[in-house]
Amino acid sequence: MVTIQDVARAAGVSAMTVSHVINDHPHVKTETRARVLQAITDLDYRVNVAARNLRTGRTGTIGLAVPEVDRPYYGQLAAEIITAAARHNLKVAIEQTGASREGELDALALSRNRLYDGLILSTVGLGPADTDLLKVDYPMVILGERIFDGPVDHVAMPNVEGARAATAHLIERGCRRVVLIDGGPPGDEVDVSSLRYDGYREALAEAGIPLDPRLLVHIDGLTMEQGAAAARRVSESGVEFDGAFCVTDTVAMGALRGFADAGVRVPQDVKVIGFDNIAEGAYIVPSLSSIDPDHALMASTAVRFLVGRLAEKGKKRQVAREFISRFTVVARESTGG
Amino acid sequence: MVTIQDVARAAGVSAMTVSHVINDHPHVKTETRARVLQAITDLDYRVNVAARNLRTGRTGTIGLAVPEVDRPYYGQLAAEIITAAARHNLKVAIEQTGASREGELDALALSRNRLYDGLILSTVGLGPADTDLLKVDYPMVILGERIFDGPVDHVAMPNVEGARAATAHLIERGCRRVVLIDGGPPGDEVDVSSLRYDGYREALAEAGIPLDPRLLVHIDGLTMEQGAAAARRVSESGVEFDGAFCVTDTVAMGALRGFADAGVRVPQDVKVIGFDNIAEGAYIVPSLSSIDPDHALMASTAVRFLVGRLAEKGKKRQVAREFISRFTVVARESTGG
DNA sequence: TTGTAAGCGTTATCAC
DNA sequence: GTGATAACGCTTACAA
Repeated sequence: MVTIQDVARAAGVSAMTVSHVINDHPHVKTETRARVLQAITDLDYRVNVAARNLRTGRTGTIGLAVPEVDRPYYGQLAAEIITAAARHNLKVAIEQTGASREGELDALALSRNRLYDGLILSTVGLGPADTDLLKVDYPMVILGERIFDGPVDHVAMPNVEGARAATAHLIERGCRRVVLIDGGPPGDEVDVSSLRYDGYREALAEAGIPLDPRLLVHIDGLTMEQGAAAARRVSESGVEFDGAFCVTDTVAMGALRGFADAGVRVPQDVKVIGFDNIAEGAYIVPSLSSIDPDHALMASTAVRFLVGRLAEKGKKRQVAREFISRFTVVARESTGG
Repeated sequence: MVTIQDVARAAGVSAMTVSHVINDHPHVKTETRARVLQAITDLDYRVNVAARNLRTGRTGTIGLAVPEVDRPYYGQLAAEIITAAARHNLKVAIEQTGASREGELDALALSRNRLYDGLILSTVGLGPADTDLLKVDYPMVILGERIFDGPVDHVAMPNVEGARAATAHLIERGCRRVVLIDGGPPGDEVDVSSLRYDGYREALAEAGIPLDPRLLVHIDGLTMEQGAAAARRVSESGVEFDGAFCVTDTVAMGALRGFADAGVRVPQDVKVIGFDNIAEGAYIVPSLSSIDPDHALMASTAVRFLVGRLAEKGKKRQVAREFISRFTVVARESTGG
């Protein structure tokens, strides 16, 4: 392994001078710099990041903890974050939490191992009750649901507003009996499902449509499989409906399949809208209407918040910031174009 | 920051004893161990991975370089690899190469920074000409196309055989004029497209069907967008066809949209099959027939190869191994069920 | 069974 | 402009 000492010897300087060159410090004679760079090239020297990290406390890598990388939404989010982080010369290591509270706590603990300079945590399992656990001593940004009065920076989706707009969009298109396929009965957790359920309720109330509990379909996990099963179930239940708001696009893709299985036509018999605007939605048949929360903006904001924290170092810490993304309604074939 | 010294002081032992406890070394009195563990809990001590890494040369993290994490295929592959790596107590850091030769070379170089113990590189841009570049001095496994006589371990898909089976499946279902949507004219690179083109040709030859160049549709990138455009193009070209083999499922999903746009019905007018068996394929309408290369097996094999290399340390290096995965044809609605 | 000493490769500090 | 020294937190080798 080639070390900084080897380079120094080859260039006829001290290790410190090599270090100065590597780190772009001023006050190095142009000629010396050239000699050092030449030696670095000749020997194919690479800095040992671990050693640098030990000395500086920085790794140049941030952690990104998401429920599952194979769900399109998180894959697309991860890609955006990698892109945004690269602009700050940061690398991203992705952790999977398995969408569980335990997995998210693990991610919190792991980052204490100082492998990463900071952590972007996409929560689904942690709730307001876990506020204390978020008081970590390293830079962190929460990406996801709103945690009331959380002590950390927070980038959230416009969940309630987006869900209200999605439901209102269905109503505008003539739906009066809108099924909600979501992740379970509202509990005390502030999770995606209950927030989006709030939006759904608000939109119905605004339109003067009474909420019919038989139109609330709860599923166990936000997967295509569960979405498909839910759509089949409601189709065979005998309950009348003419619209469906699915809590995520992944669930909606499953629901489209479930309706097809049940012989229910989209959008003629039922209009369907999801939430997230994943890339696949524009290509499936029928293409999927959705709420687009501007992932790129969320990703770049999360990274910007984290970079801000990284820079705080000695200075006193700023108060926790919150950013709620904007959204647009994307009308496609599944709601009639 | 709590260090091993702090723990030692609190437990009334030396740092070495703490180290022994942390690393599960035997020869520590039960009572001493308990005292140390108590101190660790009390102080909320975490090992500094960078320091350990500097000393041991191990990080406990492997790198995974894939073209793009937001393509379903790679997302699902990454999830499998994370799962397989976790069984060996290894974490996975994901890099994006952007599907370019440069990006892949960057990934190769980055791992020299010793951030990772080893690298799983999913190649699409590197070819046999780059064999020399793969002679790196750290554990590496190539995941993807076959690189002739490569000097590294290699886990490959059954590209030619799978493509042949996919095409044969269309022929079995009655297709005689099978469109191939692939990534470009076969060059000297051994890439997915040219390998799968070989399989396509073989299947046609076996069935005694002459190859019609007008049925070869080349696209610029293996995306849904390109797939959709290709399907529209061939539909409007006036060329007759009754089947389509798309080089990946992502391209096939795009093609399904393109055919729908052009008023071509699947599977009545054209039967469509992809390659990769991504999860979405089972849910879209019509569901997508595909070649399943057993991702889980590929992922676990890649990790196993890498773990084997990690263990080599002092011993002499074994010869490079090669594993070609098996495959199955998954017949769904897009080829008539 | 526990502890001492040394060093992994780098950089902050400060002297020259 | 350049370099000597020490230190980051940990573990290997060996001593007690």
